[in-house]
Amino acid sequence: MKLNISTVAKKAGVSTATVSRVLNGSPSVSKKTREKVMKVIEKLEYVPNHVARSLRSKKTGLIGTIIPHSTDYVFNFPYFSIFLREATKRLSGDGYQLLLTIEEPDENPVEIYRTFLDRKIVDAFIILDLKEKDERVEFLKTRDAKFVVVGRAVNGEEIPFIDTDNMGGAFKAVSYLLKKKCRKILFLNGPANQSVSIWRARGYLDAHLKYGLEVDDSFILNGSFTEDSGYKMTKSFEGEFDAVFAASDLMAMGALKALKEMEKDVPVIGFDDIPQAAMTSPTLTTVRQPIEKVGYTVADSIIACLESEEFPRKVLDVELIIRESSEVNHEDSKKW
Amino acid sequence: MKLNISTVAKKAGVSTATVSRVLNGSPSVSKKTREKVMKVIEKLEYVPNHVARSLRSKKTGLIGTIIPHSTDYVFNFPYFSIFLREATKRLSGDGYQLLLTIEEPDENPVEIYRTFLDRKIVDAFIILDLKEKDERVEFLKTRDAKFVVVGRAVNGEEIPFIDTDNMGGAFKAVSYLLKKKCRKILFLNGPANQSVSIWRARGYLDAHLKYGLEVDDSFILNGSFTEDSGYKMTKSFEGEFDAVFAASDLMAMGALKALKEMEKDVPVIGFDDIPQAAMTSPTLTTVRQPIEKVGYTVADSIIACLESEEFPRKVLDVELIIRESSEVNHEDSKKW
DNA sequence: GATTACAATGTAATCGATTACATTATAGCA
DNA sequence: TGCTATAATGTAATCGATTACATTGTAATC
Repeated sequence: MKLNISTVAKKAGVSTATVSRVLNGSPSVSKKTREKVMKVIEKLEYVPNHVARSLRSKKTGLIGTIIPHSTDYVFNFPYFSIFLREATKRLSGDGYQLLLTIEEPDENPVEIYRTFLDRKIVDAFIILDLKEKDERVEFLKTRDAKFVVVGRAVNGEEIPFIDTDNMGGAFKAVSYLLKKKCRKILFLNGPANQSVSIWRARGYLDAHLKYGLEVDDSFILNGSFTEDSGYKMTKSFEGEFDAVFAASDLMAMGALKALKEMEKDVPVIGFDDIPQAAMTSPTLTTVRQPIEKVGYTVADSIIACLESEEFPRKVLDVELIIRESSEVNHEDSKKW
Repeated sequence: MKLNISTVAKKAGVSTATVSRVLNGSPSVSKKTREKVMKVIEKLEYVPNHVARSLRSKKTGLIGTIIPHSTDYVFNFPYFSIFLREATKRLSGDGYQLLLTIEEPDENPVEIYRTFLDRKIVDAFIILDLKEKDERVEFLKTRDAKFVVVGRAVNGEEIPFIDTDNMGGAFKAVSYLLKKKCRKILFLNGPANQSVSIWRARGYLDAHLKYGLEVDDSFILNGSFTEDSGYKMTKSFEGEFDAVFAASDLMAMGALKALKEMEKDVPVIGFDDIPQAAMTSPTLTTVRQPIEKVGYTVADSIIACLESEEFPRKVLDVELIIRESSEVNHEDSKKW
């Protein structure tokens, strides 16, 4: 009835210690007993109880990832599932599991981190959607918890992070437009308080600086990363512009839709390179983020953090993918 | 340094048993000791170790939800985040947590369920995307595991489930179109092997039956629930049709886009009633699913299942929301 | 005051693994 | 053969809670 390590031990005529050693591949077990024990384990289909192991080892093997519910972003972001897939793959290779949870509505975001820490439910956290001043990070630091942030602090704060080169990406995209003689580039940026938005804005500014150009702040708009937001910001912008740089492909797609309705024909560049970007018409010029690599690297860093006390800090390269949408005029490039 | 139940017990001058009783609200503790112990607990900021509790109680409080990675559906489905939010809210009210994980790529989907069961990581499962013949369900039944399915078996099999009235919804939508004298209704259905698709197809057939009409099977197409799929199926359909019924709002939006390009003007009805449905042009007539209620009810059922051995089986009502897209012709109703 | 009933608390086993330390078996060598 | 070094295994404590059972305290009753 009860199937635990001592059931196996009895059946194999050894002590629980020996069974445990076999399970954990200890070298100090003779080949003969190892085989004898393995046979019993297989016959009984015994699998060690994870909870008991966790209690003893003080490690649950769970990596907490709390999805901020304030933002639709994560779930509407086609990349997120790819990120999760790659992270999951890497983690499970080392016996870890992702514990995904949604922030509780109507509750201070920090509370769920506190709960998970206090009750020792997870070994570490992955922090998504880093804010400019992030109370989750503050909290985890005061508690000496292990975590890796997807994103990069804007104030040079020392936290373990993985990020793509958002600033560099924006720089490349905007430079490309400036080189094409665009001088009034509408920048549809993400939420103002997210670090990713700030890095991209820096890239936007830097590119202008390189060309010795002043930046008119009114060209930088803050919205959410959705198609709808891109559409609305473009449509409602009052003033002339001769190019659009959007902080996500979804936004860029919204901008294209708006431009079409406005019968305006200017270059558009997006960010991400989601699968759809190559399939829209016109196809979308965009800054490709290595999302698989982000997923893998975050998982890898978490493991490194847990098993060898490393302090990961990595910025992954991005690439400007030139397609039709940045080449005026769109009408030429494709039947609409 | 070490902060556990016996630290508290010592500090309060009682036994661990008494502290445990206080923690669990046992009535057999005098008011005086209760207060004394509470004071120490608060002062030390003691929180019971979840893993130790799990070991003793044989319950982890985690509800496993494994997201099938084969399908983009879940993550592109704007409803999913709402479902998760409501389920999370209900579960956490009773001290449970959702353990969301992605199916491992390149692995038999059953394996992750086996792992979670063998290692006793979760107390129960929520099964998404029920298939016509679902090996996950088969497996969990042989293992006597607790689970609730979102969806409804098509063969009358006795499993605990929560579903919306997919058949009724399709019936209402198709009846509405038939009443408008549509006789060649293109049905953009979901994947053929999913139970939800089968139920909706039954509704489509039943509505025709009510009107004494034969059904031409070539009008029922199987695709995925994405906008792209709806677009492509509509565009590539060879033959006449005078209405479109889509199995998701995203598909319906794709169909509208295709129809516009084809300069064809027929009624379109979707399924779900996602937030965008009211904001497209034309606004989308659709079958509203009570997604919040689904989330809440699934969570509720899981808890009932765990705590009182109930066997939940519920079908939630859906409602046909009439907007512009079903009223020919679209052109009249709104500026495109 | 003695007896009884029940309330309050404590003791120690238990959940299922891991592991420091103790013990026994085996091999190597004089 | 006897002794030592080391390999192999066992014993029992431990992780941090819960709880059956034992014990003690208190109040009510005769």
